[in-house]
Amino acid sequence: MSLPKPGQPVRGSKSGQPIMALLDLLGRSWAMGIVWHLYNGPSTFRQLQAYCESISPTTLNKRLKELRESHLLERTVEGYALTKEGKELYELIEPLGSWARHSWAKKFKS
Amino acid sequence: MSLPKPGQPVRGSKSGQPIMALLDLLGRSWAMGIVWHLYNGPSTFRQLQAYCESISPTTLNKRLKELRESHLLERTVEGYALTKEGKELYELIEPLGSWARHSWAKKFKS
DNA sequence: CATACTCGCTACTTTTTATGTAGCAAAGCT
DNA sequence: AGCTTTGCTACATAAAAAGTAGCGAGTATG
Repeated sequence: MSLPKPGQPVRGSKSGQPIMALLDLLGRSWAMGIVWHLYNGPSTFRQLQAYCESISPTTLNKRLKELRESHLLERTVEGYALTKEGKELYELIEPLGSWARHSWAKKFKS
Repeated sequence: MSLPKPGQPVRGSKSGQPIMALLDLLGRSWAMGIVWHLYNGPSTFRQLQAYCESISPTTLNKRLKELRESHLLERTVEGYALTKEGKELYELIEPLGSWARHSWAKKFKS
Protein backbone atom coordinates (compact mmCIF):
# COMPACT_ATOMS: atom_id res chain seq x y z
CA MET A 1 0.00 0.00 0.00
CA SER A 2 1.46 3.28 -0.99
CA LEU A 3 1.23 6.47 0.98
CA PRO A 4 -1.81 8.51 -0.04
CA LYS A 5 -0.91 12.10 -0.79
CA PRO A 6 -3.18 15.00 -1.62
CA GLY A 7 -2.86 15.87 -5.27
CA GLN A 8 -2.10 12.35 -6.40
CA PRO A 9 -4.47 9.54 -7.32
CA VAL A 10 -5.30 7.47 -4.26
CA ARG A 11 -7.40 4.48 -3.37
CA GLY A 12 -10.85 5.78 -4.18
CA SER A 13 -10.13 8.87 -6.20
CA LYS A 14 -8.18 9.52 -9.35
CA SER A 15 -8.38 13.23 -8.66
CA GLY A 16 -6.45 12.95 -5.41
CA GLN A 17 -8.58 15.54 -3.67
CA PRO A 18 -7.10 16.11 -0.21
CA ILE A 19 -10.15 14.78 1.55
CA MET A 20 -9.95 11.52 -0.37
CA ALA A 21 -6.27 11.12 0.42
CA LEU A 22 -7.05 11.80 4.06
CA LEU A 23 -9.89 9.30 4.14
CA ASP A 24 -7.63 6.73 2.53
CA LEU A 25 -4.95 7.32 5.14
CA LEU A 26 -7.29 7.36 8.12
CA GLY A 27 -9.26 4.46 6.75
CA ARG A 28 -6.38 2.07 7.24
CA SER A 29 -6.60 -0.16 10.23
CA TRP A 30 -5.67 1.47 13.53
CA ALA A 31 -4.74 4.83 12.04
CA MET A 32 -7.48 6.78 13.79
CA GLY A 33 -7.06 4.79 16.95
CA ILE A 34 -3.40 5.76 17.12
CA VAL A 35 -4.16 9.45 16.65
CA TRP A 36 -6.93 9.20 19.21
CA HIS A 37 -4.65 7.63 21.78
CA LEU A 38 -1.67 9.92 21.25
CA TYR A 39 -3.74 12.96 22.10
CA ASN A 40 -3.33 11.91 25.72
CA GLY A 41 0.40 12.37 25.36
CA PRO A 42 3.42 10.77 23.71
CA SER A 43 3.76 7.00 23.78
CA THR A 44 6.52 4.56 23.04
CA PHE A 45 6.19 1.84 20.45
CA ARG A 46 5.50 -0.77 23.09
CA GLN A 47 2.95 1.37 24.86
CA LEU A 48 1.07 1.81 21.62
CA GLN A 49 1.25 -1.90 21.04
CA ALA A 50 -0.25 -2.54 24.45
CA TYR A 51 -2.94 0.06 23.92
CA CYS A 52 -3.99 -1.30 20.54
CA GLU A 53 -4.59 -4.67 22.06
CA SER A 54 -4.47 -6.74 18.92
CA ILE A 55 -2.24 -4.83 16.54
CA SER A 56 0.80 -6.63 15.18
CA PRO A 57 4.18 -4.90 15.32
CA THR A 58 4.37 -5.11 11.54
CA THR A 59 1.17 -3.18 11.08
CA LEU A 60 1.89 -0.73 13.85
CA ASN A 61 5.21 0.09 12.32
CA LYS A 62 3.66 0.60 8.90
CA ARG A 63 0.97 2.91 10.29
CA LEU A 64 3.54 4.90 12.25
CA LYS A 65 5.63 5.38 9.14
CA GLU A 66 2.66 6.51 7.10
CA LEU A 67 1.45 8.90 9.75
CA ARG A 68 4.91 10.33 10.16
CA GLU A 69 5.32 10.82 6.43
CA SER A 70 1.94 12.50 6.45
CA HIS A 71 3.13 14.99 9.05
CA LEU A 72 0.56 13.93 11.61
CA LEU A 73 3.04 12.58 14.10
CA GLU A 74 6.74 12.58 14.88
CA ARG A 75 9.27 10.96 17.14
CA THR A 76 10.37 12.81 20.22
CA VAL A 77 12.51 11.88 23.19
CA GLU A 78 9.33 10.78 24.94
CA GLY A 79 8.26 8.57 22.07
CA TYR A 80 5.77 9.10 19.29
CA ALA A 81 3.79 12.32 19.55
CA LEU A 82 1.22 14.22 17.55
CA THR A 83 2.46 17.15 15.53
CA LYS A 84 0.58 20.44 15.37
CA GLU A 85 -1.36 19.04 12.40
CA GLY A 86 -2.02 15.80 14.25
CA LYS A 87 -3.53 17.72 17.14
CA GLU A 88 -5.66 19.79 14.79
CA LEU A 89 -6.91 16.60 13.20
CA TYR A 90 -7.71 15.09 16.56
CA GLU A 91 -9.72 18.12 17.49
CA LEU A 92 -11.72 17.76 14.32
CA ILE A 93 -12.56 14.12 14.91
CA GLU A 94 -13.02 14.53 18.63
CA PRO A 95 -16.73 15.45 18.40
CA LEU A 96 -17.28 11.97 16.99
CA GLY A 97 -16.65 10.60 20.45
CA SER A 98 -19.51 12.29 22.18
CA TRP A 99 -21.81 11.82 19.22
CA ALA A 100 -21.03 8.10 19.19
CA ARG A 101 -21.86 7.85 22.88
CA HIS A 102 -24.90 10.06 23.04
CA SER A 103 -26.66 9.57 19.72
CA TRP A 104 -25.34 6.66 17.78
CA ALA A 105 -24.99 4.03 20.51
CA LYS A 106 -28.65 4.48 21.45
CA LYS A 107 -29.75 3.01 18.12
CA PHE A 108 -28.37 -0.35 19.16
CA LYS A 109 -30.29 -0.62 22.40
CA SER A 110 -33.42 -2.06 20.80
CA MET B 1 -15.30 -9.28 9.60
CA SER B 2 -18.10 -8.91 12.03
CA LEU B 3 -20.16 -5.79 12.54
CA PRO B 4 -18.68 -3.56 15.23
CA LYS B 5 -21.28 -2.53 17.78
CA PRO B 6 -20.95 -0.11 20.65
CA GLY B 7 -20.90 -2.01 23.91
CA GLN B 8 -19.23 -5.09 22.48
CA PRO B 9 -15.55 -5.86 22.00
CA VAL B 10 -14.39 -4.67 18.59
CA ARG B 11 -11.21 -4.61 16.58
CA GLY B 12 -9.07 -2.41 18.74
CA SER B 13 -10.93 -2.35 22.00
CA LYS B 14 -12.17 -5.00 24.34
CA SER B 15 -14.28 -2.42 26.11
CA GLY B 16 -16.35 -1.67 23.03
CA GLN B 17 -16.54 2.04 23.75
CA PRO B 18 -18.80 3.61 21.13
CA ILE B 19 -16.00 5.68 19.65
CA MET B 20 -13.89 2.58 19.10
CA ALA B 21 -16.75 0.75 17.44
CA LEU B 22 -17.35 3.77 15.25
CA LEU B 23 -13.69 4.04 14.30
CA ASP B 24 -13.64 0.36 13.46
CA LEU B 25 -16.69 0.73 11.26
CA LEU B 26 -15.54 3.89 9.50
CA GLY B 27 -12.02 2.59 9.22
CA ARG B 28 -13.02 -0.08 6.74
CA SER B 29 -12.26 0.64 3.16
CA TRP B 30 -14.68 3.00 1.43
CA ALA B 31 -16.99 3.40 4.41
CA MET B 32 -16.34 7.11 4.86
CA GLY B 33 -16.23 7.67 1.12
CA ILE B 34 -19.70 6.21 0.79
CA VAL B 35 -21.12 8.42 3.53
CA TRP B 36 -19.34 11.40 2.02
CA HIS B 37 -20.86 10.75 -1.38
CA LEU B 38 -24.38 10.00 -0.23
CA TYR B 39 -24.67 13.39 1.42
CA ASN B 40 -25.23 14.75 -2.09
CA GLY B 41 -28.36 12.64 -2.33
CA PRO B 42 -29.46 9.03 -2.71
CA SER B 43 -27.61 6.78 -5.13
CA THR B 44 -28.22 3.39 -6.63
CA PHE B 45 -25.82 0.51 -6.23
CA ARG B 46 -24.37 1.05 -9.68
CA GLN B 47 -23.99 4.77 -9.19
CA LEU B 48 -22.02 4.15 -6.02
CA GLN B 49 -19.91 1.62 -7.86
CA ALA B 50 -19.14 4.19 -10.54
CA TYR B 51 -18.37 6.83 -7.95
CA CYS B 52 -15.98 4.65 -5.99
CA GLU B 53 -13.92 4.01 -9.05
CA SER B 54 -12.11 0.93 -7.88
CA ILE B 55 -14.44 -0.71 -5.40
CA SER B 56 -15.49 -4.26 -6.11
CA PRO B 57 -19.18 -5.15 -5.91
CA THR B 58 -18.34 -7.65 -3.20
CA THR B 59 -16.82 -5.01 -0.98
CA LEU B 60 -19.43 -2.39 -1.78
CA ASN B 61 -22.18 -4.77 -0.85
CA LYS B 62 -20.47 -5.65 2.42
CA ARG B 63 -20.01 -1.99 3.34
CA LEU B 64 -23.61 -1.18 2.49
CA LYS B 65 -24.84 -3.99 4.70
CA GLU B 66 -22.67 -2.89 7.59
CA LEU B 67 -23.68 0.74 7.27
CA ARG B 68 -27.33 -0.21 7.08
CA GLU B 69 -27.09 -2.42 10.13
CA SER B 70 -25.39 0.47 11.87
CA HIS B 71 -28.32 2.75 11.13
CA LEU B 72 -26.27 5.15 9.08
CA LEU B 73 -28.03 4.48 5.80
CA GLU B 74 -31.12 2.81 4.42
CA ARG B 75 -32.70 1.80 1.17
CA THR B 76 -35.33 4.06 -0.31
CA VAL B 77 -37.15 4.09 -3.63
CA GLU B 78 -34.42 6.37 -4.94
CA GLY B 79 -31.64 4.03 -3.83
CA TYR B 80 -29.35 4.10 -0.84
CA ALA B 81 -29.69 7.18 1.32
CA LEU B 82 -28.30 8.51 4.57
CA THR B 83 -30.49 8.23 7.63
CA LYS B 84 -30.81 11.02 10.14
CA GLU B 85 -27.82 9.58 11.99
CA GLY B 86 -25.88 9.28 8.77
CA LYS B 87 -26.41 12.94 8.04
CA GLU B 88 -25.38 13.88 11.54
CA LEU B 89 -22.22 11.87 11.11
CA TYR B 90 -21.47 13.52 7.79
CA GLU B 91 -21.81 16.91 9.36
CA LEU B 92 -19.30 15.92 12.00
CA ILE B 93 -16.69 14.72 9.53
CA GLU B 94 -17.39 17.47 7.02
CA PRO B 95 -14.88 19.91 8.56
CA LEU B 96 -12.17 17.43 7.67
CA GLY B 97 -12.63 18.39 4.04
CA SER B 98 -11.70 22.01 4.38
CA TRP B 99 -8.96 21.26 6.87
CA ALA B 100 -7.45 18.72 4.48
CA ARG B 101 -7.48 21.27 1.67
CA HIS B 102 -6.35 24.32 3.57
CA SER B 103 -3.96 23.05 6.21
CA TRP B 104 -2.92 19.50 5.64
CA ALA B 105 -2.29 19.49 1.91
CA LYS B 106 0.16 22.38 2.26
CA LYS B 107 2.59 20.17 4.16
CA PHE B 108 3.19 18.14 1.02
CA LYS B 109 4.14 21.02 -1.21
CA SER B 110 7.79 20.93 -0.25
C1' DC C 1 -44.03 -12.45 -27.21
C1' DA C 2 -39.06 -11.72 -27.79
C1' DT C 3 -35.07 -9.34 -27.16
C1' DA C 4 -32.45 -6.18 -25.08
C1' DC C 5 -31.59 -3.31 -21.53
C1' DT C 6 -30.47 -1.99 -16.50
C1' DC C 7 -30.18 -3.17 -11.63
C1' DG C 8 -28.75 -5.42 -7.37
C1' DC C 9 -26.19 -8.71 -6.27
C1' DT C 10 -23.45 -13.54 -5.80
C1' DA C 11 -19.50 -16.73 -7.05
C1' DC C 12 -15.13 -17.37 -7.79
C1' DT C 13 -10.03 -16.43 -8.24
C1' DT C 14 -6.07 -13.46 -7.39
C1' DT C 15 -3.82 -9.93 -4.96
C1' DT C 16 -3.14 -7.08 -1.07
C1' DT C 17 -3.34 -6.24 4.06
C1' DA C 18 -3.20 -7.59 8.59
C1' DT C 19 -2.21 -10.94 12.26
C1' DG C 20 0.78 -13.98 15.16
C1' DT C 21 4.98 -15.37 16.73
C1' DA C 22 9.89 -15.33 17.09
C1' DG C 23 13.75 -12.95 17.75
C1' DC C 24 17.67 -9.49 16.85
C1' DA C 25 20.55 -5.25 17.53
C1' DA C 26 21.08 -1.20 20.37
C1' DA C 27 20.77 1.11 24.68
C1' DG C 28 20.38 1.31 29.65
C1' DC C 29 20.74 -0.55 34.09
C1' DT C 30 23.18 -3.51 38.05
C1' DA D 1 29.47 -9.36 32.19
C1' DG D 2 24.54 -10.45 32.51
C1' DC D 3 19.60 -9.00 32.36
C1' DT D 4 15.89 -5.80 30.59
C1' DT D 5 13.57 -2.85 27.84
C1' DT D 6 12.91 -0.77 23.36
C1' DG D 7 12.16 -0.39 18.47
C1' DC D 8 11.86 -2.98 15.12
C1' DT D 9 12.40 -6.91 11.18
C1' DA D 10 11.40 -11.69 9.27
C1' DC D 11 8.60 -14.98 8.15
C1' DA D 12 4.37 -17.80 7.86
C1' DT D 13 -0.73 -17.75 8.16
C1' DA D 14 -5.20 -15.70 7.94
C1' DA D 15 -8.32 -12.26 6.53
C1' DA D 16 -9.99 -8.67 3.54
C1' DA D 17 -10.28 -6.37 -0.88
C1' DA D 18 -9.93 -6.35 -5.90
C1' DG D 19 -11.09 -8.17 -10.54
C1' DT D 20 -14.01 -10.47 -13.48
C1' DA D 21 -17.98 -13.07 -14.89
C1' DG D 22 -22.56 -13.61 -14.85
C1' DC D 23 -27.42 -14.67 -12.88
C1' DG D 24 -32.31 -13.62 -11.83
C1' DA D 25 -35.67 -9.98 -11.52
C1' DG D 26 -37.67 -6.01 -13.39
C1' DT D 27 -38.62 -2.77 -17.19
C1' DA D 28 -38.67 -1.01 -21.55
C1' DT D 29 -38.94 -1.54 -26.81
C1' DG D 30 -40.16 -3.65 -31.07
